[in-house]
Amino acid sequence: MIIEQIIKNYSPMTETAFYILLSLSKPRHGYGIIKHVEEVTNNRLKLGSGTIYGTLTKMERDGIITMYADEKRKKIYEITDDGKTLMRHEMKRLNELYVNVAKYKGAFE
Amino acid sequence: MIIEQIIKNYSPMTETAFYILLSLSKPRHGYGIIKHVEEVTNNRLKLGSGTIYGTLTKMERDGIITMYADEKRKKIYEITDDGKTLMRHEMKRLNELYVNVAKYKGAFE
DNA sequence: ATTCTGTATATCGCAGCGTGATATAGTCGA
DNA sequence: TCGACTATATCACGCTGCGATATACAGAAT
Repeated sequence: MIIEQIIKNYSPMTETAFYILLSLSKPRHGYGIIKHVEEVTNNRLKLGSGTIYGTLTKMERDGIITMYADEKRKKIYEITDDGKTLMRHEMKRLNELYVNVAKYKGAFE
Repeated sequence: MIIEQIIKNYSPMTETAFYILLSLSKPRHGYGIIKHVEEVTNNRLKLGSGTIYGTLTKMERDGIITMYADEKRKKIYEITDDGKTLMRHEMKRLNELYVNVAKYKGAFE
Protein backbone atom coordinates (compact mmCIF):
# COMPACT_ATOMS: atom_id res chain seq x y z
CA MET A 1 0.00 0.00 0.00
CA ILE A 2 1.38 3.40 -0.99
CA ILE A 3 1.98 6.03 1.67
CA GLU A 4 -0.51 8.56 0.23
CA GLN A 5 -3.24 5.94 0.46
CA ILE A 6 -2.19 5.02 4.01
CA ILE A 7 -2.34 8.64 5.16
CA LYS A 8 -5.72 9.11 3.50
CA ASN A 9 -7.19 5.96 5.07
CA TYR A 10 -5.77 6.56 8.55
CA SER A 11 -6.41 10.31 8.88
CA PRO A 12 -7.76 11.62 11.13
CA MET A 13 -6.46 8.83 13.31
CA THR A 14 -8.69 7.56 16.09
CA GLU A 15 -7.36 7.95 19.61
CA THR A 16 -7.07 4.17 19.80
CA ALA A 17 -4.99 3.85 16.65
CA PHE A 18 -2.80 6.76 17.74
CA TYR A 19 -1.98 5.29 21.15
CA ILE A 20 -1.30 1.86 19.65
CA LEU A 21 1.27 3.36 17.27
CA LEU A 22 2.67 5.58 20.02
CA SER A 23 3.25 2.46 22.11
CA LEU A 24 5.25 1.04 19.21
CA SER A 25 7.91 3.69 19.80
CA LYS A 26 9.62 0.45 20.81
CA PRO A 27 8.72 -3.14 19.79
CA ARG A 28 5.83 -4.49 21.83
CA HIS A 29 3.24 -7.27 21.73
CA GLY A 30 -0.55 -6.77 21.92
CA TYR A 31 -0.97 -7.21 25.63
CA GLY A 32 2.09 -5.06 26.29
CA ILE A 33 0.50 -2.28 24.21
CA ILE A 34 -2.71 -2.48 26.28
CA LYS A 35 -0.68 -2.04 29.49
CA HIS A 36 1.46 0.76 28.02
CA VAL A 37 -1.61 2.70 26.88
CA GLU A 38 -3.08 2.43 30.39
CA GLU A 39 0.20 3.76 31.77
CA VAL A 40 0.55 6.82 29.53
CA THR A 41 -3.14 7.74 29.93
CA ASN A 42 -3.19 7.18 33.72
CA ASN A 43 -5.68 4.30 33.39
CA ARG A 44 -8.11 6.44 31.43
CA LEU A 45 -7.93 4.42 28.23
CA LYS A 46 -8.33 0.64 28.45
CA LEU A 47 -8.28 -1.05 25.05
CA GLY A 48 -10.58 -4.03 24.48
CA SER A 49 -9.12 -7.23 23.09
CA GLY A 50 -11.16 -6.93 19.93
CA THR A 51 -9.75 -3.46 19.39
CA ILE A 52 -6.09 -4.32 19.85
CA TYR A 53 -5.86 -7.57 17.88
CA GLY A 54 -8.17 -6.39 15.12
CA THR A 55 -6.22 -3.15 14.73
CA LEU A 56 -2.82 -4.87 14.78
CA THR A 57 -3.93 -7.30 12.06
CA LYS A 58 -5.21 -4.44 9.93
CA MET A 59 -2.10 -2.32 10.46
CA GLU A 60 0.19 -5.20 9.56
CA ARG A 61 -1.82 -5.85 6.39
CA ASP A 62 -1.43 -2.17 5.44
CA GLY A 63 2.32 -2.10 6.08
CA ILE A 64 2.24 0.35 8.98
CA ILE A 65 3.68 -2.18 11.40
CA THR A 66 5.53 -5.46 10.91
CA MET A 67 6.20 -8.62 12.88
CA TYR A 68 9.37 -8.21 14.91
CA ALA A 69 9.37 -11.56 16.72
CA ASP A 70 6.93 -14.44 17.03
CA GLU A 71 7.50 -16.07 20.39
CA LYS A 72 5.43 -18.97 21.67
CA ARG A 73 2.82 -16.80 23.38
CA LYS A 74 3.85 -13.33 22.22
CA LYS A 75 3.62 -11.70 18.81
CA ILE A 76 5.89 -8.68 18.93
CA TYR A 77 5.41 -5.86 16.42
CA GLU A 78 7.45 -2.85 15.40
CA ILE A 79 6.52 0.24 13.41
CA THR A 80 7.67 0.54 9.78
CA ASP A 81 9.06 3.63 8.02
CA ASP A 82 5.61 4.22 6.50
CA GLY A 83 4.16 3.97 9.99
CA LYS A 84 6.60 6.62 11.21
CA THR A 85 5.68 8.89 8.31
CA LEU A 86 2.03 8.44 9.20
CA MET A 87 2.75 9.32 12.83
CA ARG A 88 4.63 12.50 11.89
CA HIS A 89 1.66 13.48 9.74
CA GLU A 90 -0.77 12.79 12.57
CA MET A 91 1.33 14.67 15.09
CA LYS A 92 1.23 17.71 12.81
CA ARG A 93 -2.57 17.48 12.80
CA LEU A 94 -2.61 17.25 16.60
CA ASN A 95 -0.47 20.36 16.72
CA GLU A 96 -3.07 22.23 14.66
CA LEU A 97 -5.74 20.95 17.03
CA TYR A 98 -3.75 22.14 20.02
CA VAL A 99 -3.30 25.61 18.53
CA ASN A 100 -7.05 25.84 17.99
CA VAL A 101 -7.73 24.67 21.54
CA ALA A 102 -5.54 27.47 22.86
CA LYS A 103 -7.24 29.97 20.56
CA TYR A 104 -10.85 29.11 21.43
CA LYS A 105 -10.77 27.67 24.93
CA GLY A 106 -11.92 30.95 26.48
CA ALA A 107 -15.29 30.59 24.75
CA PHE A 108 -16.13 27.43 26.71
CA GLU A 109 -15.29 28.50 30.25
CA MET B 1 -29.62 13.42 28.95
CA ILE B 2 -27.33 13.66 32.00
CA ILE B 3 -23.86 15.11 31.64
CA GLU B 4 -22.02 11.90 32.69
CA GLN B 5 -23.79 10.02 29.92
CA ILE B 6 -23.03 12.77 27.41
CA ILE B 7 -19.32 12.72 28.25
CA LYS B 8 -19.26 8.93 28.03
CA ASN B 9 -21.02 8.84 24.66
CA TYR B 10 -19.02 11.68 23.12
CA SER B 11 -15.53 10.77 24.36
CA PRO B 12 -13.15 10.51 22.69
CA MET B 13 -14.68 13.06 20.39
CA THR B 14 -14.11 12.66 16.68
CA GLU B 15 -12.24 15.44 14.94
CA THR B 16 -15.46 16.31 13.11
CA ALA B 17 -17.55 16.64 16.27
CA PHE B 18 -14.81 18.66 17.93
CA TYR B 19 -14.52 21.21 15.14
CA ILE B 20 -18.30 21.54 14.90
CA LEU B 21 -18.51 22.41 18.61
CA LEU B 22 -15.45 24.64 18.36
CA SER B 23 -17.22 26.57 15.61
CA LEU B 24 -20.11 27.09 18.00
CA SER B 25 -17.88 29.34 20.14
CA LYS B 26 -20.43 31.73 18.67
CA PRO B 27 -23.90 30.95 17.25
CA ARG B 28 -23.69 29.63 13.70
CA HIS B 29 -25.79 27.71 11.18
CA GLY B 30 -24.77 24.47 9.43
CA TYR B 31 -23.30 25.95 6.30
CA GLY B 32 -21.53 28.61 8.35
CA ILE B 33 -19.92 25.87 10.44
CA ILE B 34 -18.66 24.12 7.30
CA LYS B 35 -17.00 27.35 6.15
CA HIS B 36 -15.58 28.12 9.59
CA VAL B 37 -14.03 24.66 9.89
CA GLU B 38 -12.38 25.12 6.49
CA GLU B 39 -11.00 28.44 7.72
CA VAL B 40 -9.48 27.23 11.00
CA THR B 41 -8.01 24.13 9.36
CA ASN B 42 -6.65 25.98 6.31
CA ASN B 43 -8.95 24.06 3.96
CA ARG B 44 -7.72 20.71 5.24
CA LEU B 45 -11.04 19.61 6.69
CA LYS B 46 -14.16 19.88 4.50
CA LEU B 47 -17.26 18.52 6.19
CA GLY B 48 -19.78 16.66 4.03
CA SER B 49 -23.44 17.71 4.19
CA GLY B 50 -24.44 14.38 5.65
CA THR B 51 -21.89 14.85 8.42
CA ILE B 52 -22.92 18.34 9.44
CA TYR B 53 -26.70 18.03 9.42
CA GLY B 54 -26.67 14.53 10.87
CA THR B 55 -24.34 15.60 13.67
CA LEU B 56 -26.28 18.78 14.47
CA THR B 57 -29.53 16.82 14.74
CA LYS B 58 -27.89 14.31 17.06
CA MET B 59 -26.25 16.99 19.20
CA GLU B 60 -29.49 18.90 19.58
CA ARG B 61 -31.30 15.70 20.58
CA ASP B 62 -28.64 15.08 23.26
CA GLY B 63 -28.80 18.63 24.63
CA ILE B 64 -25.26 19.65 23.68
CA ILE B 65 -26.47 22.39 21.38
CA THR B 66 -29.78 24.20 21.05
CA MET B 67 -31.66 26.17 18.42
CA TYR B 68 -30.75 29.83 18.68
CA ALA B 69 -32.76 31.17 15.73
CA ASP B 70 -34.75 29.60 12.92
CA GLU B 71 -34.63 31.95 9.98
CA LYS B 72 -36.23 31.16 6.64
CA ARG B 73 -33.20 29.42 5.19
CA LYS B 74 -30.88 29.30 8.19
CA LYS B 75 -31.09 27.22 11.36
CA ILE B 76 -28.73 28.84 13.82
CA TYR B 77 -27.45 26.82 16.78
CA GLU B 78 -25.60 27.68 19.96
CA ILE B 79 -23.78 25.49 22.47
CA THR B 80 -25.44 24.69 25.81
CA ASP B 81 -23.82 24.63 29.27
CA ASP B 82 -23.57 20.83 28.99
CA GLY B 83 -21.90 21.30 25.62
CA LYS B 84 -19.35 23.65 27.20
CA THR B 85 -18.67 21.14 29.98
CA LEU B 86 -18.12 18.48 27.33
CA MET B 87 -15.71 20.73 25.46
CA ARG B 88 -13.67 21.49 28.57
CA HIS B 89 -13.45 17.73 29.19
CA GLU B 90 -12.36 17.10 25.61
CA MET B 91 -9.79 19.87 25.71
CA LYS B 92 -8.25 18.25 28.78
CA ARG B 93 -7.94 15.00 26.84
CA LEU B 94 -6.30 16.84 23.94
CA ASN B 95 -3.84 18.32 26.40
CA GLU B 96 -2.88 14.83 27.53
CA LEU B 97 -2.47 13.84 23.89
CA TYR B 98 -0.26 16.85 23.27
CA VAL B 99 1.95 16.05 26.25
CA ASN B 100 2.40 12.50 24.94
CA VAL B 101 3.19 13.77 21.45
CA ALA B 102 5.96 15.94 22.91
CA LYS B 103 7.24 13.01 24.98
CA TYR B 104 7.40 10.44 22.17
CA LYS B 105 7.83 12.40 18.97
CA GLY B 106 11.58 11.71 18.86
CA ALA B 107 10.87 8.01 18.31
CA PHE B 108 9.18 8.66 14.96
CA GLU B 109 11.71 10.95 13.28
C1' DA C 1 -5.39 -30.27 44.39
C1' DT C 2 -8.01 -26.39 43.29
C1' DT C 3 -9.07 -21.81 42.63
C1' DC C 4 -8.07 -17.22 41.44
C1' DT C 5 -5.60 -13.68 39.13
C1' DG C 6 -2.91 -12.28 35.43
C1' DT C 7 -0.90 -12.95 30.87
C1' DA C 8 -1.90 -13.66 25.92
C1' DT C 9 -4.34 -14.11 21.48
C1' DA C 10 -8.43 -14.64 18.29
C1' DT C 11 -13.07 -14.01 16.36
C1' DC C 12 -17.88 -12.46 16.19
C1' DG C 13 -21.72 -9.28 15.85
C1' DC C 14 -23.41 -4.82 17.35
C1' DA C 15 -23.84 0.02 17.34
C1' DG C 16 -22.15 4.44 16.01
C1' DC C 17 -19.97 7.72 12.92
C1' DG C 18 -18.39 10.17 8.62
C1' DT C 19 -19.17 10.30 3.93
C1' DG C 20 -20.76 10.95 -0.82
C1' DA C 21 -24.73 10.80 -3.52
C1' DT C 22 -29.00 12.54 -4.31
C1' DA C 23 -32.69 15.81 -3.85
C1' DT C 24 -34.54 20.37 -3.32
C1' DA C 25 -34.47 25.35 -3.52
C1' DG C 26 -33.32 30.30 -3.17
C1' DT C 27 -29.88 34.17 -4.61
C1' DC C 28 -26.83 36.82 -7.29
C1' DG C 29 -23.80 38.12 -10.91
C1' DA C 30 -22.21 37.31 -15.73
C1' DT D 1 -30.51 31.86 -18.37
C1' DC D 2 -26.80 29.77 -16.75
C1' DG D 3 -23.46 28.75 -13.41
C1' DA D 4 -21.76 29.30 -8.80
C1' DC D 5 -22.81 29.68 -4.25
C1' DT D 6 -25.77 29.30 -0.22
C1' DA D 7 -28.58 26.10 2.55
C1' DT D 8 -30.80 21.95 4.40
C1' DA D 9 -32.24 16.96 4.47
C1' DT D 10 -31.99 11.90 3.97
C1' DC D 11 -30.11 7.52 2.51
C1' DA D 12 -27.03 3.49 2.21
C1' DC D 13 -22.24 2.20 2.68
C1' DG D 14 -18.06 1.01 4.90
C1' DC D 15 -15.13 1.28 8.73
C1' DT D 16 -14.03 1.29 13.70
C1' DG D 17 -14.12 0.29 18.61
C1' DC D 18 -16.13 -2.55 21.70
C1' DG D 19 -17.77 -6.26 24.77
C1' DA D 20 -18.64 -11.01 24.75
C1' DT D 21 -16.93 -15.33 24.15
C1' DA D 22 -13.42 -18.75 23.67
C1' DT D 23 -8.98 -20.80 24.54
C1' DA D 24 -4.76 -21.54 27.17
C1' DC D 25 -0.65 -21.17 30.12
C1' DA D 26 1.66 -19.51 34.67
C1' DG D 27 2.11 -18.53 39.38
C1' DA D 28 0.38 -17.72 43.93
C1' DA D 29 -2.67 -18.54 47.57
C1' DT D 30 -5.85 -21.46 50.21
